[in-house]
Amino acid sequence: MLQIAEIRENKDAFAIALQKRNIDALSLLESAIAVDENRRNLQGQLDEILAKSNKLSKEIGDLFKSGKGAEANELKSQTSGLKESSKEIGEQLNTAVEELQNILYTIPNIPQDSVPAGNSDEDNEVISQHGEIPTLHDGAKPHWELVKDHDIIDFELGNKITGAGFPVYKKKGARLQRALINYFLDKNTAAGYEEMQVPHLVNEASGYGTGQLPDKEGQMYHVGVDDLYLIPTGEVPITNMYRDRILDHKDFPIKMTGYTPCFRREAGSYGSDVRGLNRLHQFDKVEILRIEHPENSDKALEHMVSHVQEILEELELPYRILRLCGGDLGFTSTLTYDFEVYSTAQDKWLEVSSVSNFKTFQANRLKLRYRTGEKGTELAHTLNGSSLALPRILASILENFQVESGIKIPKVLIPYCGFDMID
RNA sequence: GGAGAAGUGGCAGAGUGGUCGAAUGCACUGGUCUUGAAAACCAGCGAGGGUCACACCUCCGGGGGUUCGAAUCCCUCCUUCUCCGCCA
Repeated sequence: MLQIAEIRENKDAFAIALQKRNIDALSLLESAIAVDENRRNLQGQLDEILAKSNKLSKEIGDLFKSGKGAEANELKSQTSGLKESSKEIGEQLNTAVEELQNILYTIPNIPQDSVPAGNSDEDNEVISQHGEIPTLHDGAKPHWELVKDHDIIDFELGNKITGAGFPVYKKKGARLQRALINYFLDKNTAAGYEEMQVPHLVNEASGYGTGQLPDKEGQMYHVGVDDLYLIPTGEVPITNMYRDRILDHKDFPIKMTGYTPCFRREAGSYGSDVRGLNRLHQFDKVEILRIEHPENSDKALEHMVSHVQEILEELELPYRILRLCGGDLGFTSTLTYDFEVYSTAQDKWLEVSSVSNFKTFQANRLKLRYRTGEKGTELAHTLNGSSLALPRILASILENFQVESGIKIPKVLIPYCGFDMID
């Protein structure tokens, strides 16, 4: 959520920057400012009334104490009018506050200067490409056939137990998945991220804190009886650990990592995009997350990018890095780098990681601040990224490492797997 | 799930209707002293709104109510603790 004070000062610049998202936000920004002006006006009126009635109350108390009951009762009669108008204006104020909140909820974060304009993923900017795309033998298969041949992932069984999008990982498939999780966590820990195990269900306040609510509630599974949401990403519980916190500037940087399953309803897509492991309702992900001093967040984002890069290098997967264009940029992000791994058998790039700097957008909702050197507090910056998402990594390992006799295991994973071949 | 108790500033902990945004201690920040540190002493030290700056307003788990006036009384929800039950 943007801060109204910032909007007031940067209205035009914000509107221009938001054009990169293909939205004309000027009128929204202006109405936010107008509502806020009304809000401040009402607040001023209310404060004045409350000040008066506070003063009267004090006088009444003093009069009672000195035994002047009659005079006190006389003053009492004066308070009833104040009470009424404070109630009335208080209600108007609440309405204005709510109205402002609702407007602010609809305004996405301001893209950074480096974010290219664009409408869709086709306008994302390819920054670099790495690794070699392997030449596969004749008869190479997409992963959904490979997993069947080797009986390592069973989609039908998942259908039976739960429904589409909830696969069962079997035998070496399960082991490979666990190996990847452990490998990712070890890499992240070695890079200074502290490992956390967090709840997989969150309450409403947490959903608001990281921005899934109020807009995207349809994308989360909701447990009605207890009013809890299954997490769509580990970002939600991990970031919300710091909701309502005031940090010391010495606390920076805060670096955390965690493995969680992720649950997404993701209705409305079809075709090869959702084939096999490409899109699931439940999948596993290891997340990295940082809370930074505003001065450091740009640098921190670059560090995260090179960290993810290092992992993909070690996995020997061909990948490329994209800078998302305004049209593809997530609602809460100012700048996002996507990592895509090439799936040779599907002949397409698969997104496996997304690394973002949210600046103060989440912190504002979270009330995550730090004490500045002088008096006062400022909002911290939050960042996060996948390091990494499992299913598509798994898919691309299966596809890119397939040979006629089976599927090889990337060297770095062999100690974690305990085998070097799926055959 | 049943019975009881409690939720106050970073922490501990006073405060049961007015002068309380809140004693005191610890922690923290600045200063004096010291070769330096510790100790001691002095001062400062919650957050939000508002203002050029003050003033002023709000916040004592959340929400609502009683009252001229609520941290203090009432209702409700949440959380924690103790005991009992159930249980991986």
